[in-house]
Amino acid sequence: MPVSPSQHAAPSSDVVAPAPAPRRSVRDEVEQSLRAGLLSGRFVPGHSVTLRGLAQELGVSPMPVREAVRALSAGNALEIRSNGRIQVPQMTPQRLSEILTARLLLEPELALVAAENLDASDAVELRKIDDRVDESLSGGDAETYMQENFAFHFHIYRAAGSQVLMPLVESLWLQFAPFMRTVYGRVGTAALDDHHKEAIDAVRGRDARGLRDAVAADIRCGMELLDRSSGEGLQDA
Amino acid sequence: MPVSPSQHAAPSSDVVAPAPAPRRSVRDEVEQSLRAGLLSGRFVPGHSVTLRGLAQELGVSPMPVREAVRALSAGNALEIRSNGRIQVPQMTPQRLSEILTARLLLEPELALVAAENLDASDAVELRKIDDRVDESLSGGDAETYMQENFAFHFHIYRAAGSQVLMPLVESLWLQFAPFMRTVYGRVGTAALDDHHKEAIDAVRGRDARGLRDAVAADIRCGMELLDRSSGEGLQDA
DNA sequence: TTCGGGCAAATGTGATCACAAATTGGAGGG
DNA sequence: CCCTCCAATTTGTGATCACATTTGCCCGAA
Repeated sequence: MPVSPSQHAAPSSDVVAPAPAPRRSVRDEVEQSLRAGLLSGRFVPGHSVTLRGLAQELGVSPMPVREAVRALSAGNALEIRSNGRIQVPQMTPQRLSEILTARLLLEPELALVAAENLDASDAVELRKIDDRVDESLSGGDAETYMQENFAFHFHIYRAAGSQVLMPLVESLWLQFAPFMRTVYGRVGTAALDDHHKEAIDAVRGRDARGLRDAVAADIRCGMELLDRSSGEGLQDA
Repeated sequence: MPVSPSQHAAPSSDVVAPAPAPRRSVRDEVEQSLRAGLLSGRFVPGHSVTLRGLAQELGVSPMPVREAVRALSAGNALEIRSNGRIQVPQMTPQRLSEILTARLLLEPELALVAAENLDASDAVELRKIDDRVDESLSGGDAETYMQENFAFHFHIYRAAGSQVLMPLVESLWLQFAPFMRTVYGRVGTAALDDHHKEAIDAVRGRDARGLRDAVAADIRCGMELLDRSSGEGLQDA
């Protein structure tokens, strides 16, 4: 709660810190917070959020939240209805199908490029992430699972060094993640059969094609899971 | 210049109109204006814009401009540098290559889907648009050319009815359009050899594969043009 | 109990203000 | 003639206010 009527929010930590931060604006922090919330599934499709609500929750003024929400909604990660209200977009069978089509077009290709820049040390890192994925899978912790699964895929994709494809793929993840979370809530995380092991092997063996196919298989697997439980979690209303 | 210290901007037209408008906010108008400026090439890569400058130019307060700029920058259509300044992103050979790769992955597929929903009347409409394309091509009017070329492609893509792929493709166009404009300024618009005629024929004959291939060829053609003049217009600084 | 009607609270939107950081411009010294 | 430094201006950022619209809720009539 800001007390001073003027001034720049003046958080307590930023003043004493040696400022190693390259200059984080409040807006960026809010946006990252929202992205994380979307990607981990804390935001349910159809759930409506408010500017002032988010602002109070994050301890900032509505202003940075406005810009962050605007940025997210530009990528269809949030929806601004005709009456102006903000909500996490509902999922429809058609939209889900389109998202998975787009993922299948972009992500395997991105993995193919990334393979050139991945080495054994990345395989080790991926292995560690995948361990946490499996742990949260067996533990039924859907939220952690989604975070680690995201970390796994994007550790690969990031290696491609693409400043164009990467944001597109991120946009897709932001769109389907909230729905994904509700699906896991219904069918449980045990039904998951990702192809992470094959991907790790491909990275270790520097097999670009293999990595691409593993990613494609992983996406197709998620597609089947969603198809199987299609119609249940869709259109919550 | 708004005179009243309060109130909602109060445009002159909206009050007397029978309100057929579904509720256009000032921010959306600003965003559309910026999109149009980007797509038609009025914004040069590297050119820096200011919030207050755009606001004054459009006759609104800096506020709606802020949100519009934020939305565009979320899709890499505008760049917000570390010092906060806003500018049209520079083009690099790598970035250009990535954009064209992404276009080649998405647009032909989008056209393939769209073909199902396109009929003879669309072929007529596309023909009319393509006439204007040719006209502006021979006339050397690069700005009109870019607008009409955009209209041509997106008349096709829109028919796919995809709410997911479409924004991704739009994002790509917003990214390369400003650079494209500078290329045409150098090599002239005469060097263009689009494959619009083949696309129109494919639409008329309801040949989905043919339409997909025509779109792919069109993109590849632009790729070659850009490759040929590569290194000249890049990194203007 | 159910269905309207109307009032109060909440919400997005646009404008304006204050401030810090950065840019710019020119004056002064080498 | 060129470089350096300082001040004035510009610019993005965050906060706050005012307003129109909408949502939510309670009360009263059928």
